[in-house]
Amino acid sequence: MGEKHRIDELRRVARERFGWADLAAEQTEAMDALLDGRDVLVVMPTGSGKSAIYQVPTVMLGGPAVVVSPLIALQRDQVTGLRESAAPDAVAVNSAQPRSATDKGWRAIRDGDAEYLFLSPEQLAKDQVVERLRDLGPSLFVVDEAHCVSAWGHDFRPDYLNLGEAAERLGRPPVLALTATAAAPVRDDIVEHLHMRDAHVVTAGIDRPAIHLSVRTFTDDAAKREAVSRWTAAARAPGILYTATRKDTEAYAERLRQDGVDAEAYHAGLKAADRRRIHDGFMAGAPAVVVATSAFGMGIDKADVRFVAHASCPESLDSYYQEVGRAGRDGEAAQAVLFHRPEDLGLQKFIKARYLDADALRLLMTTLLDQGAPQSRSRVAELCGLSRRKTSDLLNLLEEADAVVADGRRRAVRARPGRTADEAAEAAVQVFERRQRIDRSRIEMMRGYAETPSCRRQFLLGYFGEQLDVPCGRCDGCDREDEPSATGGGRREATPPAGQGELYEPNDRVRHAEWGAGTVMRTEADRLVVLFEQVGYKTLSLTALREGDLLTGS
DNA sequence: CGTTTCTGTTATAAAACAGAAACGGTGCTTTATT
Repeated sequence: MGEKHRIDELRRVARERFGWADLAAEQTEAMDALLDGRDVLVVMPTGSGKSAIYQVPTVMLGGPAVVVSPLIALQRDQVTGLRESAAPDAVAVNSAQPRSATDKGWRAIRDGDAEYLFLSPEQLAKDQVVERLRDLGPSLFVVDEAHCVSAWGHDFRPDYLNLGEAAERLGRPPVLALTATAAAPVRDDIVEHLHMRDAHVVTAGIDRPAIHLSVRTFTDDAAKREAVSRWTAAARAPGILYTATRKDTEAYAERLRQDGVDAEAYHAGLKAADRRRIHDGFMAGAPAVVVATSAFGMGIDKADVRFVAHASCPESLDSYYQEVGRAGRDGEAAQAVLFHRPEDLGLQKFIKARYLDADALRLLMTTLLDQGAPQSRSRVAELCGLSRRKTSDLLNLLEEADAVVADGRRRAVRARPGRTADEAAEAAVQVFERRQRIDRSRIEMMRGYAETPSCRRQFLLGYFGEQLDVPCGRCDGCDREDEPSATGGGRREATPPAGQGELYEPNDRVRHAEWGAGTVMRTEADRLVVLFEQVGYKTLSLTALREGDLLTGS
């Protein structure tokens, strides 16, 4: 089939089965690559039709698509959406539905009555599930909200790191990863842990020009709280106020209600029924304001959210932009305000700081070396007397350190020979410490955004690898520049003035004497931000940079 | 890392202070008990 033919065919299926009048160039590009059998990573804003990218090709490939989705609520929405359309049906496999519904789902997929099967990464950790899928011969392996691989896989939901292995065990169809935002290290994590081969990357511009960005800085906690409450009470609803703790969601919601705002607190500690009530209510228009932890958001596709405010910094710009992106999806003006107090970052540092049990790591490695033959993960846990959870976390580290490999069709692991247990454990400690350094540097980038005196959008997009050549004119940094009296000068130069900054450009590969290899993320007149592979983000002052410290082209 | 809450001390006792301790986010799944 010629390329033109194939794209016409994609358009026809999109029109006739899904009712979509047309497909965007990015969509057909990604679909075309999938039909060529390639792995594809798609980074596109929510609402730009990411789901279509697997839904349409599945019809043409004829086999079922396995879709990994992080939340059961999300799976439910997708299944309902597909059932209500003329498109092929979908089913979900999870623990929240009766056994009979799951059995019925498997049958529907087997008999060809449904073409999409939604499940969580935890389901794919079960041999039985993987074997059933393998027998069905899936045509695509899709990971929705793929940034979760990076955001959650390393600690919170370790099964995210084993999805690449799962894809191989069920026959290794083309792998498609979908996400709205992914900075360079997040993309690398996705490609690595999904075992993507020569991934074709498709990106649509991630800028959301209708959202005005601003930051208000405080030194006093009480003053900040007062300002957050007042601003939120006066802001045009509907909107979301994000806080760092559950307790704060309650405190702010209470205060806002006293001020006559229809506000509700939302966090993962609420009963499921309350969560659903608030979630559905917000979608329908009441409450007008939800005060929430990061638990609120995924699956909220509400077009008219007018503001997203943050009562303190989240742990990374990745999370921040993910949350901000829930505003203004209708393209109308919206506000993103961050209430910043440097001390707040301490909480994020605490949350990200984790303890590593090096003794357990050595014990695990010694055991695996003694065994020789591959062992299932649960057997390893038993032999070492460690919890399955801890074992799984440590094995993931050892795998990343190339000390342990997954072996065969069952979920077994074995030690890679050639290194002592101590050496292997030390390598895993290095992997852990590298990740800690990168996590801390991500927090520092969040600080960098909050404290930048210039265009916020340039900073933000630069972080995600998109260069904005001129200041955006829709952030507080640019607003200040528009008031000549404020700084006594005119508008800032659109591009850095001639100088050392010109020596480096975004995406240049560089090498630093102390920090090793890295990539230039962003350049300014007197400094540049480099993402180093081993130590994360660093801001380098060009004047302080001694000759020979940083070499281009490593 | 920073804030809040608890505990102990203090030449009467009550209030006030110092220092210690606790706490802080995200979801899946499985299994035992009402």
